[in-house]
Amino acid sequence: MPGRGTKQVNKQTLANFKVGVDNAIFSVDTQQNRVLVLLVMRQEEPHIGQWSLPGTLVREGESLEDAAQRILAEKIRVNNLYLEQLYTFGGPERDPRESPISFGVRYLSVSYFALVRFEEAELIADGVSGIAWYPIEHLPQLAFDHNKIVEYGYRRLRNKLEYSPVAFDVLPEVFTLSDLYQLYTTVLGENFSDYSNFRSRLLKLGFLSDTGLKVSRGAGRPASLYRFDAEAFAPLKDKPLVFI
Amino acid sequence: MPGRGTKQVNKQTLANFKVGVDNAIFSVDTQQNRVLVLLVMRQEEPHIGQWSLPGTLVREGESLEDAAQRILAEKIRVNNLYLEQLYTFGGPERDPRESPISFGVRYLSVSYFALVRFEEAELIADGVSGIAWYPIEHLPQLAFDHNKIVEYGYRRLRNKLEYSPVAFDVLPEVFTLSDLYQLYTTVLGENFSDYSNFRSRLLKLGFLSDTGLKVSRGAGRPASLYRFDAEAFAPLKDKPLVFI
DNA sequence: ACAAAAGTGTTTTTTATACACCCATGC
DNA sequence: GCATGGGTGTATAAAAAACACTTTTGT
Repeated sequence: MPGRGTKQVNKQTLANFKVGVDNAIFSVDTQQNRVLVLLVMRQEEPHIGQWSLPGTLVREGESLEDAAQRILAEKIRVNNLYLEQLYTFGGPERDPRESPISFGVRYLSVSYFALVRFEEAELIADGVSGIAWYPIEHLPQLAFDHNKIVEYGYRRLRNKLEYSPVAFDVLPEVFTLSDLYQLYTTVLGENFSDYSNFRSRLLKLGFLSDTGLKVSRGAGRPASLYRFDAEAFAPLKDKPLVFI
Repeated sequence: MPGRGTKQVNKQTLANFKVGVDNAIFSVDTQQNRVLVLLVMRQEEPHIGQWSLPGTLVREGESLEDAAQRILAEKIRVNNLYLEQLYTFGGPERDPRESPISFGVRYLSVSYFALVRFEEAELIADGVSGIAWYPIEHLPQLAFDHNKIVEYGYRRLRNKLEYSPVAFDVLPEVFTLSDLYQLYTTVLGENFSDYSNFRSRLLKLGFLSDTGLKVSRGAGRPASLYRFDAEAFAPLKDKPLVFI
């Protein structure tokens, strides 16, 4: 039974962990057709002065998701929110703080994926730390491996959009069908579907309720404003839906 | 700027983490039409004498996936393997070792999802610790929150099966089309598709190559043996495929 | 009047589903 | 020769994709 007798040694070589939570918070600016990521400027070493994802270390008695909620609430005020765990990044070389001389302390990052409504999201600037939305195509070099986390999150966003109703967590409360279509083209690219087919498919699913209101944006016929009807969607929740 | 002045207090209340990796290792017994999970009997407190997922604490300089590979290799010998990160479970109440008197040490579990070929998988019994395949419908009460992890992993397995070629990591090197069909019905249930439709869909995709060999199993016409052709599949890798 | 944006409908093509039937083997 | 599992083909239904056309507004 090799290994059994070396229990002591094994225990000694265990990595020592600090666990942090980093949020990849996405929103979509339907006006400008851009996918945005929330970044904050680091105020502490390491990587001081570099942009990074909003993150925090987990406190005693706090669940991972609680920590994700907490750091999110510190940076941004929203009414609506989609939040789910993304991935856990824990390679030994991801953080310079884990050096041989610092007793091998390892910083593990459990990342969370969040979606918020751009229009209603209110950034909390405390005057000291920088905070800003960045378009996904023009991200700066981020601290740690946060560029990788964003990339991973963006992939998740594209996938989610195809088979789950996350779009309605990103759009304003009421929206036009072209808003919805714009959102899909912005995230998924131009060629995912014809507008009129997209339109009829979505309407046929039956969880978009016409508010009766119309909105006129420049020239052209005014568009009907729709609202996502969560109750009408509920029975479809576990069905393999296609939104594309 | 509330919070900034209380930095000391915050640091004091940070949770202290030990990070473990737990593997949900699945295989499918095509003979008996059963989905199996690998369990090991715990030799240490807490939960000594209870079945659990094979797990380990992460060592210095070791990545999470390395740890997953290591514990897997300690329990089972395989040629082929599919492995991916599943989820990170880190609620404060998941492990009795995190009690107030033990300085709030928290055991966080990064779980990995693995698929192996049942026929070629050789369990490593060290004579002391119990190790066994359990059918997923008859799992015992597992240690910690491992039942939840298995449930989560099983959901992943069902999803993966529908849109990725993981089945070929579970089947033997060569297999008949009914083996493949059996595997799908075993995991996904009886009514997912007609055999003949399943058959033609899979063959039309073009990555199953007929070995020319036949195998006869009792009465009935002998079945052709196929092999998964990874090269023929490669160009389809990023396409949204449907295997169901 | 006409361009622009919204919305409707029809045709064509592709894919899914159901199921009927032939084939090769063991007993 | 007939039951058993393997394998092929066809007819029908449904869904996806393409695109032509109408409606309502601003200018």
